[in-house]
Amino acid sequence: MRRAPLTRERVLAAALELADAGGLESLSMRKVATALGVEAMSLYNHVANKEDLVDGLVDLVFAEIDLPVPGAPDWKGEMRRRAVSVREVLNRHRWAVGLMESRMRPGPANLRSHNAVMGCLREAGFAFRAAVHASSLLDAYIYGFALQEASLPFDTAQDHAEVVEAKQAAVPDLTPFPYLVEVFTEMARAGYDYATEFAFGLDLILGALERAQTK
Amino acid sequence: MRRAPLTRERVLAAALELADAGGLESLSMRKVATALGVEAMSLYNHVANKEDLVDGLVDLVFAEIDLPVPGAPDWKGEMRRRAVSVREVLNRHRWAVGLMESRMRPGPANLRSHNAVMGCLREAGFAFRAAVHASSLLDAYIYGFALQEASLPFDTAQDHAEVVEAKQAAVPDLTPFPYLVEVFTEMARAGYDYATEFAFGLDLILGALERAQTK
DNA sequence: TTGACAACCTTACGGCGTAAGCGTACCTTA
DNA sequence: TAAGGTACGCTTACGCCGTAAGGTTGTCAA
Repeated sequence: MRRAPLTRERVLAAALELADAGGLESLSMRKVATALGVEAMSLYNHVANKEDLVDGLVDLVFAEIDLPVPGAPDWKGEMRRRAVSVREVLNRHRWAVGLMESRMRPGPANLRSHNAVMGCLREAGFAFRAAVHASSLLDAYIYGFALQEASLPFDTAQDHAEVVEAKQAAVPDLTPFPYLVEVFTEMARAGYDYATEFAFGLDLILGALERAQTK
Repeated sequence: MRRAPLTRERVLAAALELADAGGLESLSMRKVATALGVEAMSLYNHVANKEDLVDGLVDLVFAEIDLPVPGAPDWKGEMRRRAVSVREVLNRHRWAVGLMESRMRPGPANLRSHNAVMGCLREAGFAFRAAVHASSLLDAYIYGFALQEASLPFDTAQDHAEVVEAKQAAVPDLTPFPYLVEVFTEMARAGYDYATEFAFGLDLILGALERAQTK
């Protein structure tokens, strides 16, 4: 009667679906088991514990990232494409933002990703330390931006104006903060395009890195 | 016999100490209560629930940040000082990194902080949209950098080399990733100075923002 | 003196991760 | 074919968690 035997892959797939739907806090061993028509303790035949399960999830997320190609002629284009991909992936898996760089046991996709980034920069002529600087700076920006995006209330992410208004409504008196008043009114009026905002910062950083390299 | 009456401030102070010591996952209502010589349910006379308590903690963290002064002559200096302060504060309170921008009920220190940043940029001559760009970019970098720092295992943060070696030991075969080999060996050899790394990216961003403004 | 209210308490519920160990179905090897 | 091992799903149980419900006690106003 059991459709398919339980495997690590099936466990991870069910857990990924749960995490995407309700965030990390709604991911429990019991719920994953229920989704698979199985008891919680059965999962432990395929993952060591919850941390191992999360390690597996994070590597699935890494595997979705579009990698830069070391040696490609246009390193800025490669890094931009990869950065945009990371933002997209982390938007699909918001719960993952804080976990990507915290794994003590990096999975294969994780290693492949960091290797490709360093490779692309080194082959583009960056000295070792400069490549470390560049990848650290880029990743900080990308993860920081994704963090801010992921911090919005889960469902209403596309409607920034609503969130702004809700936040404003929770504040008793805004008159001591004139510059914030401007932000609130302007955001509610003209909205806020995350993709454009992300691209602005990304291109500014890539341009500055290029200038710093060829200087 | 009870030394002092329980207050919201005393509850928050005890919770802050617990969170700093053991991270968010070691912060429970029962432990906070025990630390105060009180039962868990007594806390609910002073905080609405755990989320309200965390909201209070985050605002305490915001209050520790050194604010930029709107109208000061050297806006880059102001923003740099504030950025360095944010990094220091988030290093003292690593658990807070992912929570700073996710509060649906921003506290007074939170509002004051964002108001000061926008004010400093607007008074320095940034147009409204440019100021939003700049503060978004800077915060993304700062939080992203803090996130990477906070993601290290809790105690050994000062000894980067150890962490790198432990991570490397958890990987079976590194030969498919030549650029990572370089990173691992070089990091173990020469170490990694987070403060320097942070300053590099920060100055690069501030310089690029200045160029974009006066262009 | 009375009665309201605030602050702290006990008890209890449903959920969590996971340690310990049971039953069974299959595979190997003699 | 029989024996024994192993893999895999199961039940039970423990000590945590947040918090709803409601009891007790001390203080202060009328």
